[in-house]
Amino acid sequence: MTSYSTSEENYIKAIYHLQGEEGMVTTNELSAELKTRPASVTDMLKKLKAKKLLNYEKYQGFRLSTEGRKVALGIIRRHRLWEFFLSEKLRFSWDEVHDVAEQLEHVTSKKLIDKLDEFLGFPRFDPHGDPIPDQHGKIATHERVSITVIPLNHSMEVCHVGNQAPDMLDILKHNNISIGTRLEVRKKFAFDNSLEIRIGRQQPFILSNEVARHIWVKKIERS
Amino acid sequence: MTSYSTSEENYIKAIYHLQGEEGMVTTNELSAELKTRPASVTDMLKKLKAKKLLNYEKYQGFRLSTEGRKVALGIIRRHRLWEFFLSEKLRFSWDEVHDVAEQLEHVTSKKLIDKLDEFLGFPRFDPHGDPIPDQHGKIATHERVSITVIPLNHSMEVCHVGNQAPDMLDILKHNNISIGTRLEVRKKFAFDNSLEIRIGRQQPFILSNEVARHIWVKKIERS
DNA sequence: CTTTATTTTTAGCCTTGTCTAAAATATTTT
DNA sequence: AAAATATTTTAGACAAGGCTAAAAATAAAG
Ligand SMILES: [Mn+2]
Ligand SMILES: [Mn+2]
Ligand SMILES: [Mn+2]
Ligand SMILES: [Mn+2]
Repeated sequence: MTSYSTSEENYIKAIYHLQGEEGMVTTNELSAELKTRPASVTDMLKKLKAKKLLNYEKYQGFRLSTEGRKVALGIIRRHRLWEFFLSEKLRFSWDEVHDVAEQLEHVTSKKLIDKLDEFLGFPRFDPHGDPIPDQHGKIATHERVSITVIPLNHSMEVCHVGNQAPDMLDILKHNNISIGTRLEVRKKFAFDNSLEIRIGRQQPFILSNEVARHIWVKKIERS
Repeated sequence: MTSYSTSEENYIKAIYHLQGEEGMVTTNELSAELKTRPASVTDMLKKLKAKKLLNYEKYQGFRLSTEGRKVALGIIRRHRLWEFFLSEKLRFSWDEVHDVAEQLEHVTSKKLIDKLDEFLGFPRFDPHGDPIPDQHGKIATHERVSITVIPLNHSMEVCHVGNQAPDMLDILKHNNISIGTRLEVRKKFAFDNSLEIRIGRQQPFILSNEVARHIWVKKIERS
């Protein structure tokens, strides 16, 4: 397959993150994101357009083409798999993984990435809770997930409780959990799949898997 | 610390491998090794000299300085740790690891490499049997000899292959030879210095001197 | 509907790392 | 020792990816 320079990849990834569902990205926005002068951005836009990765008309803004989006998802897949590896296997803390992953994401070997994915057990979310695209660029769009499957030490917001039996609500009340509560999973005990949970700076506590699997959370929307 | 470009690192590593214990490396040798024209090599030699990594005088050949050697060992450490990771954790076969490691070796993060080393259990040899320098650049040496010089009918363990060209690997694969294989030399043919080799109870086979001299073995460690 | 301000593009320059062709130096042969 | 050959360096060019300053296009004010 065709491959792209580190610089091209960084532009593609940044454009992907800036363009939402619709609407155009502007030269200045991208310039700010990449900390590169607007004139340099314009140069690269022309190159990416020539390579058919970008829909771009002078002065009119731009968005990735279908092909460009595909390339972006490949880069994001690599980035997030490496972040997961660093966090889960090398015990990096979740705020240290990003910078190293910025470098590792540019190592291109399909085999490397697919074997890494397998080695890691096909994780669906990176240490920040962002979804990891699969081999085909599919991303888990689950708005909410059970706390039994979220990564460790990442604060998330309770948005759903899948069982409203009185005994269940009793436990939730006792532990100060309600919709909107922000909590993180500190440890998973493989023996009985129980979880150690912490809310803010409070004393951590244990939830059995029976309870935990009914508690669903979503990413905290940051501004 | 100071860091170097991918290109600089590739030059430094190549020079390290070309310069033995003593004697000068020539521009043409390095040019051949890197598949780069001699004129380009001369340019880089000047840059490395300016950065005090190289002892170099026009027309007189060159060797790495003490600092240059230190940098080289760091690159080799990264390369071989990644090769070990690919082989041991991702189940790459030992002839697939090199090309990917060529890319990974240029990712610079001391923490990444030291954590990786720890995760892998501080391995001392890569999948080709080459020693992995430790944090301080120390390399373990095991006593090894080429199979062209070992006594007949003494089983020994393959611990190093001195040539990783694809054609070489093809022959090794065909004959089921890899690092760790135990074999013995049954006969030496004086006419062309070819050897008759036997692995365990398998059918013996012949290796030309061309091939055999790149295969190194050590005593079998028993415990 | 002009004038002004902002955004974007063009034009020209710089650095890194590569190349080819030609000149300089070193080595080998006669 | 001179000539022929091989090696190495210099000179000049180019592509990628960045920059500044100026021009062109668009958007916002008056
Ligand atoms: Mn990240
Ligand atoms: Mn990046
Ligand atoms: Mn290697
Ligand atoms: Mn390399």
